[in-house]
Amino acid sequence: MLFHVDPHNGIPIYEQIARHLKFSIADGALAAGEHVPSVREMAVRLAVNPNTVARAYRDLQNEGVLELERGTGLAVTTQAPKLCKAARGEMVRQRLQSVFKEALQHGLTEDELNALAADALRNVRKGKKS
Amino acid sequence: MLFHVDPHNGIPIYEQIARHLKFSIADGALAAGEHVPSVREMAVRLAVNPNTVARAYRDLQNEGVLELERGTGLAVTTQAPKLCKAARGEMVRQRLQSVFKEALQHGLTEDELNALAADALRNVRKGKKS
Amino acid sequence: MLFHVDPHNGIPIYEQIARHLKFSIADGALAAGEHVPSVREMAVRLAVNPNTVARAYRDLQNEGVLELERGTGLAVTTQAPKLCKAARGEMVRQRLQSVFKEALQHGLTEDELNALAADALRNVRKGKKS
Amino acid sequence: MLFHVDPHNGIPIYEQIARHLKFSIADGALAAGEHVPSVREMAVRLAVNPNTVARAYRDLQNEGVLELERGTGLAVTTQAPKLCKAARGEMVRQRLQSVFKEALQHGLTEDELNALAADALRNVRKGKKS
DNA sequence: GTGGTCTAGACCACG
DNA sequence: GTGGTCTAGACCACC
Repeated sequence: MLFHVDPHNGIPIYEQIARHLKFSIADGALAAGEHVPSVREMAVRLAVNPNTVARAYRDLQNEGVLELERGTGLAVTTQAPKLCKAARGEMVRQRLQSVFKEALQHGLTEDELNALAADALRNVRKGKKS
Repeated sequence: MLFHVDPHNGIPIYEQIARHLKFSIADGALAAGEHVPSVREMAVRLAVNPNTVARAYRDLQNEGVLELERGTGLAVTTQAPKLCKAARGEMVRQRLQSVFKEALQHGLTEDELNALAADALRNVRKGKKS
Repeated sequence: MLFHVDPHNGIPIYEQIARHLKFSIADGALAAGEHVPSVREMAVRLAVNPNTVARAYRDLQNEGVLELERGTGLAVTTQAPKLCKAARGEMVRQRLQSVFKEALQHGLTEDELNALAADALRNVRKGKKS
Repeated sequence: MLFHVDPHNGIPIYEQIARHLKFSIADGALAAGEHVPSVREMAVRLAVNPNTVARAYRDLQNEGVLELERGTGLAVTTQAPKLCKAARGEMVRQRLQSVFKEALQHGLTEDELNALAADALRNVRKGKKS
């Protein structure tokens, strides 16, 4: 459950939090019925404002991933694992499609694209800045 | 030179325009010395606010891709083709790295990532929504 | 005395409990002098936090519906039946007024409202979800 | 488009705003394609904090009722009228069902319920407090 | 000008 | 203790 938010990568912090939780649920690190850390605790962990965490949690409630148990906290819903597994692939595929679409529409060949992807992957493995 | 902006893909419209022009220059569709369409004409073509086009052109001037020819309009600089060819790969690689980074940091394997990429590529070829 | 609380209908659980007891006293199911179940027992029955039951009982004491008999538990007061009969209509009327007010203030006609009420009543008779 | 929020009626202000807009769209007072008042203007009109209005507008975006036109404001979507007409009846019916259910489950007869409803309606017409 | 994000902090409802 | 609501105000992105 440990991770960090990057305030400078363009994706809003609350969305980074929501995406991270969805990934965690998708791979079983967070099971149905479990509680997520309290708003206040998560805010301390990530060194962000509690309202920012609350926004992420609220969005996840709207998506049916989390459920309020009044007075005790927020729990992962029973349907969440299914939802998140579906969402995980979708989130990544969607971003990839957007990049591929731009590249191909602007005349790059698939070979060039593959080469770039290989480069990018190598850079990520080496820990380069995104 | 025909293309459309997608107001819903997260990338600011002015940046989509600038990126498109750089791609066009990189593959020679727009040669050094040629003029780009006027702000007004481009705005009409893309059904976009003229200020948005102006913003894209201004950014391109700052990058040395376009230069003002007083009275006649904006022209592609002589150095632009070289700049844009270099930028083209970089623009795509950067977006790819960002996606890969998120995916790998959240526990997807490279195999899963490859599968998703293949999916995404297939979807783009078939013309699916990005 | 059997009933269930609905954690998702907007009314706080402690208030659902208090309302239920008042209804029970109003129609004689619970007579003056009788004891209500202990906080613990009621909490088990309803699968609810004991503090929540305690809160309901406390509110009812403040309203003069229950009184503490030291050592033996909480009993229905002699005045409770009268109080609760009066309150019963009031509780329902108040909620109805709130709904009607919103509807009429937002342009629904009384005819439309009547139709919706008839619909709602039919649904309740058929046991639909509230 | 004029209305007032009541900070003391239990319904959150942002929800009162959202509900009001849905009612307005449902009865055609606000047509598809029209812009809603800006966050700041609405905040002044209702004498509430801009963030509160923004929250209502954001919820309506999530429901597909409003749509962001970047830089120019928020517009009513084309599907909104249909959505809101459906929602209008649903919002009222749902509240009514909840009241009826409670009343009937606790032993009130339909005749008593009808009498209470008539009373409530009379009170609302006379402008009594809800 | 528009909305969006984030921070900060008060207050309340609930258990 | 939990989350929710609301206010206040700074800063940014976009048009």
